[in-house]
Amino acid sequence: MKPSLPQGTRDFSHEVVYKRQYILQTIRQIFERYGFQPLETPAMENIDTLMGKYGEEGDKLIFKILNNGLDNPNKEQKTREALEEVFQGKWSKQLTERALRYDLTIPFARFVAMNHGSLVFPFKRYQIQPVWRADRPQRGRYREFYQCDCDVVGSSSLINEVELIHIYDQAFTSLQIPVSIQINNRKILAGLAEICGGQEQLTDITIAIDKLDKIGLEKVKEELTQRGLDQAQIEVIEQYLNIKGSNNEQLTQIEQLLSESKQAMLGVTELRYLLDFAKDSVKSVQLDFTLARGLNYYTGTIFEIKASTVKMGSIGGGGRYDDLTGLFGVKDVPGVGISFGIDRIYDVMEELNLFEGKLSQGTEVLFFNLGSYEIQGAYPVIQKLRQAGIRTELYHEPVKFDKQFKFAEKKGIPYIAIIGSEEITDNKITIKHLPSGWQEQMDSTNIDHIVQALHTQREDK
RNA sequence: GAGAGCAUAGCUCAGUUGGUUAGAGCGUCGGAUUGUGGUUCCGAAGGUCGUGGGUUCGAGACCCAUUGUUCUCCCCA
Repeated sequence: MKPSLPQGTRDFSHEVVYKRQYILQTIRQIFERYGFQPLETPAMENIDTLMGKYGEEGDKLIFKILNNGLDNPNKEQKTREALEEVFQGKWSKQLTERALRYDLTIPFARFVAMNHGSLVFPFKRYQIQPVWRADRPQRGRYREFYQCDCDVVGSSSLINEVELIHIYDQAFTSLQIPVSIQINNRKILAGLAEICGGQEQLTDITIAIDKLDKIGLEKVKEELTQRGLDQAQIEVIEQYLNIKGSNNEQLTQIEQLLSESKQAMLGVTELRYLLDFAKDSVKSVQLDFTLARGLNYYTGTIFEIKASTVKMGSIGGGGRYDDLTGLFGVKDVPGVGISFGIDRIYDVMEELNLFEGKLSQGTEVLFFNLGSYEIQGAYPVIQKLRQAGIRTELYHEPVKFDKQFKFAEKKGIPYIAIIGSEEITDNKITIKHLPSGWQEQMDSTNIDHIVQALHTQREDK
């Protein structure tokens, strides 16, 4: 058979894995520095846990796992009936009881709901795992991709938002990606909706204005009309969208425009607190009232990260949610969280050439294989180098030097080592640096000296 | 869910209005070269032209279907 991958999935070669690990390790370290602890949840969840949490579209994009034993003749009648239900648009547990996780937030909420009795609140967890979506793959979109989340639950304090802003800032500073951290508050959007026809318009309004930078003001107004808003309401929204200036200027303007809404004013107060707190330490925080974010469970602060110098969708996002675990019967567990879009961060860094010199490398030294007697002499040296932390490989069979050199060249191994019969008698080792041509015979018992030679910077020829 | 493009050697791609035996570069393998590679030179292997039908004296090329893949919209990370 011809081997192939399922649509929208990828193999990662060693170069890519090194780079991805570099990103993940950088972020993980920062999470831990702020007191977040890791959590892992299963790839699959009970289907009830996931269904209905991501909207109608989301349900369609969940990968469902077929039950085993459907071919059992004793259950044939039931199975056929269940299949009929599928044509009615319903998924029966008779056919599927499990599904692949669609994001990390709902499984986390499930975990908190199950364990809230034994957790210490506020509970701070980070989670880095793949998720699966039956979406149609396209540029920057896959059916299997990683999410990298950190959330605090059990605290309404805005200091959590402050911490998350600093995590974002440190992560992207550390990765050397220039970004703007865009920030808004759902209460302001809710206030806008309140003034323009009521809460039930909130979703319609947010979906439309979120598209501002993509489709422009005129198209947004068209969409608002289509969604049933009248002229006066659209006018207010237009004023809202036209707010510009520094963070402080924008806050002043929004206060005037939405002064009627208590909710909006609360949002302004929260934003002012955050911006004030961050204004000296984090330069890249940018107020953006058009930021809406799709997920409906957000209730307060919302974040989104955009790379400033690369054209790419958002590379991170998050926000506050007041009642996530309510879905699982546990009330009053407010939370706030952020997420890093690893796959897109990778693309941005690749484009900006930010990986150079930062990666854990492959093999540092290749021992030539000159025959079984010579290998036995060389092997103790190989093991000592490995104990000393040198990434060391031995060529797998005694073939002519030409081949062994070319192997080292192709794998990008900088040093080769030769221990032949002469060297064995004299306790010597010949080390050669391929890029420069530097070569020296040294004492094979003096491991420190060898390690030192391997760590010396050398100019290429 | 809606729409568009692409599919020829391991990879990147040529292939004329339909015309003999389908090509190139890179890579792979062997040799020049049995303890010092990279360059160079010589040689070789490698193809159901995605699959199935159709039109034609003749199809890699045209038509239909199908599968895969890429991209756009919707939505999202």
